[in-house]
Amino acid sequence: MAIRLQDIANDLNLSKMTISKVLRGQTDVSAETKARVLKRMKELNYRPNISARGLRTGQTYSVGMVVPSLANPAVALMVRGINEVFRPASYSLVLSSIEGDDEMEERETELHLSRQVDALIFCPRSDASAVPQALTETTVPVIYAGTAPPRAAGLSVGLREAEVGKFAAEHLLGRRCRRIVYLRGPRTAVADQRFAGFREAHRDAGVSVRQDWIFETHPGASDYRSGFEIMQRLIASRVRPDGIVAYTDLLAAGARDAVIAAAIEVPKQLQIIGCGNVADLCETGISLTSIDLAHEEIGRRVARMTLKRIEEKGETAQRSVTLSPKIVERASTRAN
Amino acid sequence: MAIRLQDIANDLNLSKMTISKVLRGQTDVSAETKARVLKRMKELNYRPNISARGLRTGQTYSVGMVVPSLANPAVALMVRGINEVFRPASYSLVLSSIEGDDEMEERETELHLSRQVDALIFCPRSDASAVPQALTETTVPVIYAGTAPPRAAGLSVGLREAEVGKFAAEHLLGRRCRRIVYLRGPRTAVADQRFAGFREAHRDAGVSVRQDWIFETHPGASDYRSGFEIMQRLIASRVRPDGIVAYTDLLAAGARDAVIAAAIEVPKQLQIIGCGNVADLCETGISLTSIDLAHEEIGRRVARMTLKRIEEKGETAQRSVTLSPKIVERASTRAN
DNA sequence: ATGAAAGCGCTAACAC
DNA sequence: GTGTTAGCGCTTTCAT
Repeated sequence: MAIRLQDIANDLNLSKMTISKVLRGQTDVSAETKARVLKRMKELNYRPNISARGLRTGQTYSVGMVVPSLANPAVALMVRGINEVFRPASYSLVLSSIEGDDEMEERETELHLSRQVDALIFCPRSDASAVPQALTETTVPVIYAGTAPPRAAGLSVGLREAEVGKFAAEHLLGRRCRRIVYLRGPRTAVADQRFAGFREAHRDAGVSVRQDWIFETHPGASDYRSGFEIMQRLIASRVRPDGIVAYTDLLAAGARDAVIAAAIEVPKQLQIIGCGNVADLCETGISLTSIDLAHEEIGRRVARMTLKRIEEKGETAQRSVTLSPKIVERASTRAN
Repeated sequence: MAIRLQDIANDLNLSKMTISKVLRGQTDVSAETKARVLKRMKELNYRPNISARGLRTGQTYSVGMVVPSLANPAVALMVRGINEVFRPASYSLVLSSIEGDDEMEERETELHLSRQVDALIFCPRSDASAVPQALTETTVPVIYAGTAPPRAAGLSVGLREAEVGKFAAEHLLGRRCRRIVYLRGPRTAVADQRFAGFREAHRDAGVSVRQDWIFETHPGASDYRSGFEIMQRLIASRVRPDGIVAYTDLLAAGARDAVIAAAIEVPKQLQIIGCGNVADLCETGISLTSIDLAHEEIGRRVARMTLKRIEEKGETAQRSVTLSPKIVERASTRAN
């Protein structure tokens, strides 16, 4: 078995209490003793048993996180932001990826609670309608990341989704676009909010939105192909938009390639703005202006909120937060 | 605080031993008692404390994993494969993402050991030269995933890297390419092995490799731009290759776009094969034939190996495994 | 079929 | 500055 406090105590003819104190950096130990203990710990390659400590103190210094899919770059960024804050605080993140399996959401949540996590970060799918029941019954702090839960029961850090559509439209309207196609993505709450922002920007600018230039995409289907085909059809029917706002970068890329294939110049005759700011994708071809969804910053905020929440224990004075998206300009829209 | 075994025992006027037996599915409990206990557990929303159990049994049913970066789609796939196997076995994966910080490798590894993981899965960076010291000193089983460690000290599941270059070259050579450009990527051990496979295929086919058609890429630089610029320069100098093998899909995409911009037809006049099989990317434009690096399968194998290794405890009869990559045909190479 | 006692490795609260 | 005692929630072992 592994080395224990007791082993070191025996070696040094001390009580394990003294060793424990050194381990935790208490000050009421003589410098000399401390040095001896530290030295022996190194030699023996001692590693404290966190389960045992957790059992005793009621804290595990681990936080659970449930995400829809690790393959999602947005999630990867959020996780990076969280770790950035947790690491210096010596907290670890225990990740569960749901991979689209609804039922697993419930199971994994319970598993985390069994593991005595100090808090739980929950990242709802964008089409989620309910949260696992276990979340509503636990006394462990729960923080929602990305999207606020339908029934905003707890703390959350989210994005001002409406601004995504708004900023995108404003960007194009400010660059003289007047005939903007909107590839609005799926029928989800998030997409609806972004669309509302898109309309708002038009209203503010006194430009009307054409209902027949709003295109939904279908789950399952490839976004690139969808974007390509929608624009191909549109151009074939002699319609000449001067701007495209897309729900994803992949949609934007597909749309861009169809537009270019029709010998329409980007950004001169038509400007395009995507969403998500996926680096690899945005930098292909005529690089895509896109909207950064602030995932990493959301992660950092979530982490800070989580740590505070753990410290407080009881009621919290904290409030949910929403962040603004940011436009990242590239070649598919004009300099100004 | 949370509900404990003792609380249920008190409620039901039983000893906590009986409750524990029910919890673990022991058979020496009367059906009636069992039903009562189960019912009460549900009502109270009881969740066993895994730390306490782990302390007693020495098993935590959690496995640590250290990866270079979660943003890497290859890693995400491996994790998915691992979870697929772990889930039904009730094991959880505790992930640490290093994000390029060398020193963190050591710290996170130690942290995992402190957490009493039952095993540790280590996924070395492709340019790694050494593994954390903690790994060499521990008695916890360590399994390497993706690339075998430089000093193959333990069990690993890897890819036959040479076959990546070999299959790619064979694919093009079998489709009548005779003048193949190789975008070989960085100067790493993995890239070297793939290149060796590329040469081997040429040797077998009796076709010579042109030294001045081998291009390195530089870390930091965008692969898309690199691929684009290399091919642009090559074509400008009147060179006319009939095939391209690229170290990444992004390189392949850049090369493809440069080739097309020069009015060379893909795949008619020039065929391209990428590597990584990143779905989003391969399906843009003239879709890219690519090499699937079997990450998900590697994950599954790693997971099975890990579980077996945990079971055995002592010496193992298991051996390291390498898997073959697989070509995924798309539009950038000819049907045959 | 049920239960009592002991202890996993650690730390809080106290002596000394 | 150092040590003693007790106990976190669970399971192992052995009685009953």
